[in-house]
Amino acid sequence: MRIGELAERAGTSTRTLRYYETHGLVRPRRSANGYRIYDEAELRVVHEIRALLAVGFGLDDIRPFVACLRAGHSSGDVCPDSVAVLRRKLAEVDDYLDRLGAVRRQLHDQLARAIAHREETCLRTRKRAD
Amino acid sequence: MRIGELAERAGTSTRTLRYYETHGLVRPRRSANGYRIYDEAELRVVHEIRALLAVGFGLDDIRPFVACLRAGHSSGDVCPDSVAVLRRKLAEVDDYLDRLGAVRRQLHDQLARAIAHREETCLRTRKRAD
DNA sequence: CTAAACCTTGCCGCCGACGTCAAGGCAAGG
DNA sequence: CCTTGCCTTGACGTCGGCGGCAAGGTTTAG
Repeated sequence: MRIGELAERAGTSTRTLRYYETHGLVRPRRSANGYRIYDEAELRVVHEIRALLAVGFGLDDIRPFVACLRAGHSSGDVCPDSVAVLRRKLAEVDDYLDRLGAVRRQLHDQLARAIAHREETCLRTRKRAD
Repeated sequence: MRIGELAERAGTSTRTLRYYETHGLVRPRRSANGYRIYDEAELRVVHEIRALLAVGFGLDDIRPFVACLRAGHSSGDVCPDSVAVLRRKLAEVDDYLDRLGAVRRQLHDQLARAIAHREETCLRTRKRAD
């Protein structure tokens, strides 16, 4: 299959597929006229890439998963390198969740204080109006 | 005070202060030779900007807080526009927390399944070795 | 014969908060 | 006078995952 068909079947663009190729994630062979030719397995690879990107992985992080799929495994997750990346990413997400939780608390408090201050000011204004 | 002193006292760079100025957040007057002159109040403003940036605000979001400070309020948070931004940001953070939580669960499950698969494969390998 | 619909490579644009020169002006001390 | 250390504006680089356009070649349908 050529790039346009793969793009459509994978729900992405030809530009994106070429971009993945420059980053070593997808490897089509070429037909006589220079067109990229992908076999069916690449569809699976592209889906894997997209799924991992959607979860917040970078292209570099995804490489081991693709290699794992290419090595014949039914899932890209099961190879040691993939597991290592999964662990690292989980740790990163946990870190980020902590920091974001702290930010949330700060915003909440800041908002509460601002509103309290506004009500207090409002009360004083009404007292002056009496 | 000139830009170098303000930068040092605010714990940032002159480049940053000029950048804030191009985005309308800081307004120094100029001395005869064209140097930027800041008064003491600007130090407070810069601290406010830095604090909000650290929490994840964009410069556009910060503008109301600076205006609030300039309007003479003791805190940049208490003006209606600031409160509106705080509410919006809190909602954004809550959204992001939800999505990040979902990502965390997915990563966790994916990792668990990958490890389970590896152990299962390992068992089969040992069985073959028996 | 020609238009339409593919494909190719290459390169600039985007977002955001700056960093990092470059090239020059101004002030003060030795 | 010369150096040192401020200051000025201007402009390009960063990071990542592409979008979009240019300028061409190829193939197919009518």
